[in-house]
Amino acid sequence: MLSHKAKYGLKAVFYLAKRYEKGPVLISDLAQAEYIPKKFLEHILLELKKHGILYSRMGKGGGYALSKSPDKIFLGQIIRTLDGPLAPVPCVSKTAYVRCIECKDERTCEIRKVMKHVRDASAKILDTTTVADAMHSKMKLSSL
Amino acid sequence: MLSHKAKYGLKAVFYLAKRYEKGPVLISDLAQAEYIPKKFLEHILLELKKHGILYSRMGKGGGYALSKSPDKIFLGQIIRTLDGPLAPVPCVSKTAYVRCIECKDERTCEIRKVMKHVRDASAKILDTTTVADAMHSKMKLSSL
DNA sequence: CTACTATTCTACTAAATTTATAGACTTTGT
DNA sequence: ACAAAGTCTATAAATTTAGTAGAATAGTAG
Repeated sequence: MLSHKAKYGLKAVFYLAKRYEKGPVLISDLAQAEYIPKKFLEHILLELKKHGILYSRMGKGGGYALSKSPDKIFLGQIIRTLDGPLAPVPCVSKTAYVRCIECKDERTCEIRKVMKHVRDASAKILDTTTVADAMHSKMKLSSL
Repeated sequence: MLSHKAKYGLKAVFYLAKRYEKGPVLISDLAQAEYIPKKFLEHILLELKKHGILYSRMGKGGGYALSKSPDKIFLGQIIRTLDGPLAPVPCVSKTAYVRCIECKDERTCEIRKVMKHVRDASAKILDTTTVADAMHSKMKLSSL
């Protein structure tokens, strides 16, 4: 399951995508519009900024905006930033591989084999669908 | 990510599958063999039993065993029993649908649309792959 | 250079969930 | 009756998730 954090983050990005190139949006406005606790949203936006998805400006006239156009931002990137790897088990993650401690032998682990397929299936969708795609309900054929 | 509980549960089921029709296995033996905390494993096995996946007997000569043959047990069933729905968001779960509270309009929610695909892709694998399939690395063509 | 606005950062706190343990109880076989 | 094994209830410990507070920093306009 996605955490609230990731859901909030996705909502925020979609909100900003709708206002792309219309100037920065205030955290307070975003929080109010999407029913997200403001202080919690601060953390989320900051993380997304640090990962290069958002851009921000301080001071008057400041706020948050997308750092690139919605058709350049993949959903997988947003989710990984906020919730960590897509993989169901760490030993099949491509972006954050970690060996499973309990695992005697990775090569013969039944769980690993199946979960690799699950990871690939999810990644195939989330790493080919952009924010723009999702807004217009366009899924890449390859992911269906 | 799968919880430890689900991982332990899967390991236990595979262990029992290897000993299918060779008489019941003691919790202690299973715990030791798979490096699972015994008391925690008790709960897990009990849940799997209550969901009809395992069978058990008390008293001398007792223990746990699969309640049906490994080619009749789907991985999705095990994971759902121990970790809940496969769906990344509750509003796209087929087995445990719950409306998202923060969601203004389900029909236009961008997150929902994409996550539905993700859920379907995972379910396609986990609900067509049996314990026997996983043991022999046989994936259904439909899930690839 | 001052006032104001808005993000950034650090440090918590609270709640929920997950993981794990303890011990009494029940069932079964001999 | 006794020992062996799962069952049940309760709770504790650890971790993660969610949320809050407030000072620090940066930018803008005057």
